[in-house]
Amino acid sequence: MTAARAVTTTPKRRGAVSRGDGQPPSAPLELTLQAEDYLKAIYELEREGDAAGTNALADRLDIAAASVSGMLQRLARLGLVKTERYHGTRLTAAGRAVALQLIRRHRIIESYLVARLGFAWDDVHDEAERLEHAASPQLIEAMARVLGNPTADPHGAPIPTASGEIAERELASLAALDVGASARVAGVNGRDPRLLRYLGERGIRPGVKVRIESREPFDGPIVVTVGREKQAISPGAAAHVRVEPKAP
Amino acid sequence: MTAARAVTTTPKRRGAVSRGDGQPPSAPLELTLQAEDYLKAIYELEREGDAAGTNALADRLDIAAASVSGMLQRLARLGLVKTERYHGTRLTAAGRAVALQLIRRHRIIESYLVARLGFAWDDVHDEAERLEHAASPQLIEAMARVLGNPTADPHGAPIPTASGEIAERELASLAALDVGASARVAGVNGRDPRLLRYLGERGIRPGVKVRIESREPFDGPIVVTVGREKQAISPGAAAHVRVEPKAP
DNA sequence: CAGAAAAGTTAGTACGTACTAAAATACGGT
DNA sequence: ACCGTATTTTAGTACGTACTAACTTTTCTG
Ligand SMILES: [Mn+2]
Ligand SMILES: [Mn+2]
Ligand SMILES: [Mn+2]
Ligand SMILES: [Mn+2]
Repeated sequence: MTAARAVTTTPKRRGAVSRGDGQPPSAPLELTLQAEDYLKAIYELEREGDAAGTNALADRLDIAAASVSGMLQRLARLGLVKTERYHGTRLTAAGRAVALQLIRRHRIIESYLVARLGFAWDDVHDEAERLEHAASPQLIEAMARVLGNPTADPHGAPIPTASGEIAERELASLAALDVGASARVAGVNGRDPRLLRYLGERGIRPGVKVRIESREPFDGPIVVTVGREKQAISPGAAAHVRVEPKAP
Repeated sequence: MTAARAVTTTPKRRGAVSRGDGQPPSAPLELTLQAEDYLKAIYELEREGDAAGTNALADRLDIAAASVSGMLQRLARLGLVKTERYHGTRLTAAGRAVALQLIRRHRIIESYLVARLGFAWDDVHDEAERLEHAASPQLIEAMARVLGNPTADPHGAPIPTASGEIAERELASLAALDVGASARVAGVNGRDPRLLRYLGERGIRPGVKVRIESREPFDGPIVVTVGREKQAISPGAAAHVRVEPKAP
């Protein structure tokens, strides 16, 4: 017999970092950094489509598809995910709760770094990507309190509440607006710092008012008025800018 | 052949969390959270004695001695540690540098949590123990800047500089002071939150002036004047209080 | 609808980290 | 010098995570 160990008692979940939650009540549910990131990625892919595909996940996480398959089975075993063999993966309610808490941590951290520690908005994502796994609920709530419980991160993405509610809005893309239309920038999609910096330098940030002046054919530039300046940006870049259409 | 992989090219250091340092220059040296904690523990044990013993390490890290043996071999292979078989382990210069940077991160984080996020001094250690592995140099320096580059953490321990210098002072213990002697509290050793809270509630904190009023025999209580109140504390607790003896 | 391409899974391996059990070494005291 | 205890190391195992290669299933496409 291999010692009465891996029977019922959870053996301390190797590799998982205890964040001081995981109270006795019901399930401790200590997840590794990797598992958490998978769940977040599945959440995002589910939002921008249907069930999350293995390859799409592999792509986003920069991990081989075979490895993703394996992890998905582990997550399924933990009841965090439901995979329809060969047809994609969805979060269970439990998995979604974990993902939303992680997203809350991520976005509050990003907000705090920008508001209190002088970080640029294009420079916070990677830092948050690591800290989100280490920060205790106590720390997160302290940051949120200091910031006055913000509801959106520096990129305009909504911050889930501590109880896991999120105000996801369906927004148009700047690239899809008609010529002549006005809109308010709600946020910028995309985690690429270069894109964020580029847009930021041109004044395209959450809250700013924009107006489409013209659009060139053959995927040509879109000319937008931002503040009192005109900017010509590519449809590719514009596609990442989410806007809230506005009356005249 | 098993594919030309684990030959010379470091294969991305599995399990290590990239903190955005690890520049191309010379060695990337991406360490896991565990390796970092071992190095820190070795540093501390070396300070309070000679070479760090395997059992002492196992004890401090709450890990089986056999596992420690294994990790020490890995750290030795990485050139961070030098083990004299059966006779303890010391840090190499490289290992000490890693340890000091980690300690810097830890102590700046603790300082920041207390100064800016309303944490109690007995409540920051565990948080820092995790964040120290995730925080980038950029974040650490931003925190330090905001605090005005503190030189000691909330427990009075010195903070190494960014270049790895530390001002370790040999201090007396409160338990060792003579009756009638006055001293300034320099810091409190010990990571046990209960001890910290206990001492804090009695006004025993870094910077405070104390005077030994009496000491009972048979390991009896030590009576100390703190501010205008007298406190009777056990020699065990007093042993953790480091003091700087003072003229009259 | 057949065949090819795309998407996904399995098999086999590696590595970091941890554990227990057992063996080796060191050391203090007689 | 010898013995028993304490310390340390080795051996063998487990598990999470990742990889490549090979296979299977699904989905397009002509
Ligand atoms: Mn982000
Ligand atoms: Mn992450
Ligand atoms: Mn500490
Ligand atoms: Mn640590």
